[in-house]
Amino acid sequence: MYRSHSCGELRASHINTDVTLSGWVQKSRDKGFMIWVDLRDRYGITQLIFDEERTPKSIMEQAQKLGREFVIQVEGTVIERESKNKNIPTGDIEVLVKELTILNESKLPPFTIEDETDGGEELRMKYRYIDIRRNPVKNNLIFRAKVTQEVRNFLSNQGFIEVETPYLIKSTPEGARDFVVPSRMNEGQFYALPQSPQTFKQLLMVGGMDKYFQIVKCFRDEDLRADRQPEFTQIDCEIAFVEQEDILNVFENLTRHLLKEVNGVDVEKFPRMLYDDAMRLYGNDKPDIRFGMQFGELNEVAQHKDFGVFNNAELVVGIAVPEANAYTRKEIDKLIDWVKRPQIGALGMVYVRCNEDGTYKSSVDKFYDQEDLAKWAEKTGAKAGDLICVLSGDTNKVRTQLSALRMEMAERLGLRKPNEFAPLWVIDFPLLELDEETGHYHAMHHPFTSPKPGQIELLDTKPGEVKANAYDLVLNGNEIGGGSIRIHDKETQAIMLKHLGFSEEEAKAQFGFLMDAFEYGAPPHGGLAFGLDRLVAILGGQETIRDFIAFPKNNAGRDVMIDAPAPIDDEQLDELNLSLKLNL
RNA sequence: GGUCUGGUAGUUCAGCUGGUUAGAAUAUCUGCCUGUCACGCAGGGGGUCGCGGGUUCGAAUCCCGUCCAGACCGCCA
Repeated sequence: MYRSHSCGELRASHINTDVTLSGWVQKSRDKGFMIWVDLRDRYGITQLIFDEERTPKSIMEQAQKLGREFVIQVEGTVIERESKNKNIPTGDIEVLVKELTILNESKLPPFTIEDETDGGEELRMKYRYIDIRRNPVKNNLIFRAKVTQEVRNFLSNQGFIEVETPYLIKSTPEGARDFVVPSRMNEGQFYALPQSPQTFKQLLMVGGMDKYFQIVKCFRDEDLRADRQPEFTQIDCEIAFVEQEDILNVFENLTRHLLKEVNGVDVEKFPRMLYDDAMRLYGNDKPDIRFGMQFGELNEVAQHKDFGVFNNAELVVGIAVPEANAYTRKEIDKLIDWVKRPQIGALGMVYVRCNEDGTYKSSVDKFYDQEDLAKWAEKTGAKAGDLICVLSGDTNKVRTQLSALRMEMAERLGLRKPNEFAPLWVIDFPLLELDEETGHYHAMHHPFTSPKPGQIELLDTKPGEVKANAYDLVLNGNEIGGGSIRIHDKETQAIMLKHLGFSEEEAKAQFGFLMDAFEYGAPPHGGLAFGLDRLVAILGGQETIRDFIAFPKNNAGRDVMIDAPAPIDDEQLDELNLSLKLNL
């Protein structure tokens, strides 16, 4: 038996009992006459004591040689500490060691195993197995397990069946780049790893599994971000015989369940916002509504006044930044530089100081009088002490820019509180989105999303205006889930694919299996998928999903621990009938 | 594909308007220490200043290239 107790559970009530503990040496404090060793495992830290009066000399000598992260086993007696440590749960006791076994030695770890480690990101990733011993990482993984457990509890109780779908599937031209896997038995052919189990879950609906879910890995070969990994986990769900309202209710309840069970937070009914309103009021389809700063459109009150920049703009729009009138001229200039950075791309920024005495001072006083500026304040909801920031230009661009400014200011003002949760449904997304480079429309959600009833005829005339039965669940400015009511008849699916630029042959080759299935009694259905990594991170009050993934990839999609990806042998290439065409 | 930031001791960083022997903290090692728990005290070891080239009497410092890491834009149905 390696252990009778964990390192986190011994209390004063255990005094005088004999115990066996195993764990890692966190730290050893050698006073000569006495050695204390902090023994650590997943559950906590227990102090071991060796002293020259009570401990045999041979064990004392062995204890002196213990290094950090040695794995040891001890047998001893729980005794009361002479000086207690109120900072840890086991601080009333210590274990007087009678037997010491070194189970495994350890090289000196490259960074400290502390909550605030001295290790940098790259080093921690390279030695992730050591990093996982640290509380912050360990607790994040435990937290993630708690979330997935609660997801399974909730959905199972609601009658959902967890079904696994294949990872080796077929590449499709829509959407993100696929990761591909060569097939040895089918020369020159490739599987693709799923970007999502979308078509399979729809086929499960045709198969009568009317409530399905799966916690499933998905793969997208696109560039990474702090909140984006090439392989990530979705809570993928689908239900048959539902309308949008049913879906929103089920998954609102799931989200509420998680907030309650995991965070202990009660949330009212989630507000719903039209996509068009989200864009108009927040410049963003995933607005953070924990704070205000709604957009005020100023075309009416700011145009036709001799200020050419605004007169020529498609949209003039501003936000009132609370209490930012305190900014100095220099700080405002820095803010203007900030919006002019290439990442934001604004050409400039007009500002209005809202003074405490009710007067206004703007960077465009030459063109606007106090009465004009008062109208700006009204449109943006500015109060005395606020700073109105105004951008202008092409509607889509300027909304994106002002949205970035809004988020930045909220961040600076501390308005994005991690322990505050503001979920939101964004509904009625457009069905199609114009690709400005190619001039073609592509599916905003995916090609299986159904248009709003009665709008299918619009596809021919005004494709950009067709609304979809599609919805996103937004939490604190992050898209944590999205879904739609699907197309479930062959004709509509064919029309949709035609509008996405598929020829009849291409549509049959790519999605024939799905449209065939629709001819054999496909029920109306719809669903939603949560991004689990992101959901867990946000529930955990953080934005970097890497900290909630046991073995994440770096910025360049590399696993620096196992050093993947890596070249393969010529033999392997031969077996696959592949040859590399590299410009080395 | 692009923009920005960084790379100096095991680690985290300072030094960077060129100029003695490249520092601090921490980790580590040795000794001391009769209740430590961020133990304390004294001492020691530890450096290809990412790599390559250039400018210069002289480069961690300036210039060019390159590699690596991080953040962001594009991209991510």
